[in-house]
Amino acid sequence: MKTDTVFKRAFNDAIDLVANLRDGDPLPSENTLSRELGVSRTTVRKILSTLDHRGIVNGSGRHRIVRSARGAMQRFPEAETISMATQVEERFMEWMLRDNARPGTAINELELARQFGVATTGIREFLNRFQHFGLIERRPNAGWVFKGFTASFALELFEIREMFELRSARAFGELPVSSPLWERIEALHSEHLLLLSEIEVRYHDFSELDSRFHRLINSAAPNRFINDFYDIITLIFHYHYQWNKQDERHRNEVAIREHLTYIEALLGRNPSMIELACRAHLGSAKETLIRSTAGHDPEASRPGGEATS
Amino acid sequence: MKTDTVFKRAFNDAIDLVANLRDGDPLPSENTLSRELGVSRTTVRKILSTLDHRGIVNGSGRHRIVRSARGAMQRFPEAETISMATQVEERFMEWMLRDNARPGTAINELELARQFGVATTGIREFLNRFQHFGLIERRPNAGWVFKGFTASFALELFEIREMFELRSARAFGELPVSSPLWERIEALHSEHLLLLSEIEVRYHDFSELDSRFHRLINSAAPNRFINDFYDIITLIFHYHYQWNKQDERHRNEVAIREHLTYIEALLGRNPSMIELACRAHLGSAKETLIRSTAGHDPEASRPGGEATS
DNA sequence: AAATTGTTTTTTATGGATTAAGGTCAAAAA
DNA sequence: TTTTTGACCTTAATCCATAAAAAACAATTT
Repeated sequence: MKTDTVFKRAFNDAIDLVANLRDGDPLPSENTLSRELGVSRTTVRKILSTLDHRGIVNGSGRHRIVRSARGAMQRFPEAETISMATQVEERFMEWMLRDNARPGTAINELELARQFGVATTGIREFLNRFQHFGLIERRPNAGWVFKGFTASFALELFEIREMFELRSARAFGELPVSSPLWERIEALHSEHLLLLSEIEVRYHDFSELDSRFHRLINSAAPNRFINDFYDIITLIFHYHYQWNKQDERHRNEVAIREHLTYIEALLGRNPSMIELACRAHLGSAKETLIRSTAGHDPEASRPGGEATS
Repeated sequence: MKTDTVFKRAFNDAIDLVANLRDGDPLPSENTLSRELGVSRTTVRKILSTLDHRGIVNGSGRHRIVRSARGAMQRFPEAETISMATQVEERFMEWMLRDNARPGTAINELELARQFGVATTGIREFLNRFQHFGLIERRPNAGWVFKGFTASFALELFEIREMFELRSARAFGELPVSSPLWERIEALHSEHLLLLSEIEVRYHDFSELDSRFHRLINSAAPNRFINDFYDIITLIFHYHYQWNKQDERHRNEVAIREHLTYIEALLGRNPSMIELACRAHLGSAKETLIRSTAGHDPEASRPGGEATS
């Protein structure tokens, strides 16, 4: 059966929305709610009916108002708002990056399904989509193999990333002055400065800023394959840094400074400066990732294979 | 239920194998057959048992021989040897490239499933894998949209292809003389010459040669993401040219000559020659693809948008 | 007329069952 | 001892069913 995570998430959002209304206020129309909550009217109606049952709103049809004696406004637990597909993704990434999944490990659909508490269909669907991230391989009629989150994965990933980013950065530098992207990158520049000034407390926010920055650069000359590739990077970094917190503050501070140099190079429209700043930034991002694969990668842990700093 | 296409294909292969034996000859061992037919021993045993029932082999266990009065040796029809997944792929590509599927068309899992005579699961699985080919887009909870086999698809595809191929070609040119790839490319050179001399009758064989050639180049500096991307190209070209035969002989002849120049540049280890030949070849391949998208792409068919030759 | 709600129809997300194919282990033969 | 076969166990490919969510259509209300 389909899960009702869409409803539950939207219901929680609706609770927040109602919380901002005063007693007796009329509710927005179903269409408006549909738009604001990002779900279909069908789901909105289910939410309204639930709000009614729970004594949060009164009336029906066009005459729905926030009840004066509102009920408890109990939200659904976060866990119930996560779709099966997302859960599978999270659990799989955890298994892969956090547990020490060794290169060559066979991936068993049935076992994962049991372990994750979902049907095999869900696992298959995930694996099929995940296949092109370069970390697993299908053996027809015989399951999947985990290729390993290894140094060579990081190297190959960054080789492509560098090619793509250099190309986009160059294109960015050649944008006409009239392009709206210039404003947007200046705004990002300020955001970087702001974050840097509050780095001690807000260093977690860098990850999201990083993603926005690189996507902005890519948008200078859109290419669906590059965007698609950037999804891989985003996913890997998202999960990877979620579980790899050592030195996070320092790492992010360095990256912010690199971004600033990079942004300034872009604003200066100087091709060779752009290339330099871009390479420098990607180079250190690569270093970080490679270092972190060491724990996973038997090859990389030979003596002398890893720098200490 | 799982289809038995693996068995049927392997059975047909086994028939060919037995056809080469004389009456009374002993059959190879199960393990040998398993290796030669590319299936598990379980499937081999099913084949042997079927051969037995059909009166093609005699005896059991270790004492199986080809029967002197062999039965009819009837093969399974080709169609029954194609797995569901492959069928879905073929039918979908046909729908997309041959029928005039318009950009923006909604893709309906249920309808495709009915149309192709498979369960929706099969469609979903295909769409999930196919997603990263850049031709369809998922709308969560609301199906898929066909983005169109358009000129911009071709342009974006070739932008990446060029980046990747130039990089691999450069790497190829820098390979040490001791590399075994030099022999292989010389062999390919001869194959090209041979095909060119028989072009009138064998021009269909170019497609496969083309794929092998470009994969060889990529293998100079392997990168999983590049290989993965090349799968897209292979698939697109495979199906595209399967249904777009106009001018095929001439097109292929031109491409072979371009390949020859390209190969000679590689053999000459001259970076600028390599780059030149590579660009020239990809440029004309791009032209061909773009021209052929015109029929699909409403944008591209404006007057003046298309050259006549 | 345009927006809103009520009703019905489609379609996707997910679980579950079934059979083909793969894999394992030990007995038998070479 | 290594192959080969026999018997059995697991797993992947595939179909099907059902509830949630979306979409389409009709009936109201402003």
